Amino acid sequence: MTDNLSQTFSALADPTRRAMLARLTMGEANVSDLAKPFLKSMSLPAITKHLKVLENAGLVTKTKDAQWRPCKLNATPLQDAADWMEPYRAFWEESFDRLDEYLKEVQSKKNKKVKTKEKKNARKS
Amino acid sequence: MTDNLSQTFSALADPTRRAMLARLTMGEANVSDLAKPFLKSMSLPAITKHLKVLENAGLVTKTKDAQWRPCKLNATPLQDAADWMEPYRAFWEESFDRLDEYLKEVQSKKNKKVKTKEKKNARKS
DNA sequence: TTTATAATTAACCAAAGAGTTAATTAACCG
DNA sequence: CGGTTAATTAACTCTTTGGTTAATTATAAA
Repeated sequence: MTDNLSQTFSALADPTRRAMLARLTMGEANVSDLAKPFLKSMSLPAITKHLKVLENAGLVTKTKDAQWRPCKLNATPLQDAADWMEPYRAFWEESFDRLDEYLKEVQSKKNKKVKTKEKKNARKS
Repeated sequence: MTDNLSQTFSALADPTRRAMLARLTMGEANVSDLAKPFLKSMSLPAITKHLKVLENAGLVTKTKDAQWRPCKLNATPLQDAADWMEPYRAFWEESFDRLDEYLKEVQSKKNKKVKTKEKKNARKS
């Protein structure tokens, strides 16, 4: 798992870490700021570790201000991840198209049935 | 790690598995086809396990044809991953812009220096 | 100079991940 | 039937991951 891309994906494979990144899109934050939403469910050292994973992946840079450690988002590794995914877009869009076609198809069948029902009802009344 | 997105990112966090997905963009392949490029460096059961990870993440669907197991790419989980990343695009593009600006800046300084040197050389000769 | 706050480090544990070899299943083919 | 091919399962090992509590460092503030 030594390569950068693997490290990036691995860092993203945890909801706590993704939430921390999301928080950092709103601006710099100290460790305790980042920890706050999670302190009910996990300890501060756990957060420190998650942060370390993000730092090692190059997704977060930590600086120093007195006893605080302001953290900043660095999204550049995500670009490589997005670039890797890009060629697959054609595949997921293709399957969306097929779903779309299918939905249109069943929709048109439904319409035909409705029309048939209308005829029946017309006969009934 | 129970959520889908985590499972997807986790599945992508391995170069062998990413290579297997890449191979599947070229069309269906049996387990041994997928294994071939790796058999020098790992065993077949290892491949079976990697494939299982991809299946569990919904990225590959395996069918049955006699003793073969044709595998097919299913890229739809990648869409969720790409959707998650999308809001971060602004951030990595922004840092690219800053790099771009910086490069233009040093480039223009370099030009000035070159011009200065030319003047010096002119004086010299 | 003590005390409080912010954060990290150390030491430990349990579960998951990534690999191995050996055995097993399942289908085909002569 | 007996052998071969394709793939999986079992059982095991080793490392990594994600968490804990307790101790420690470093700075600010009273």
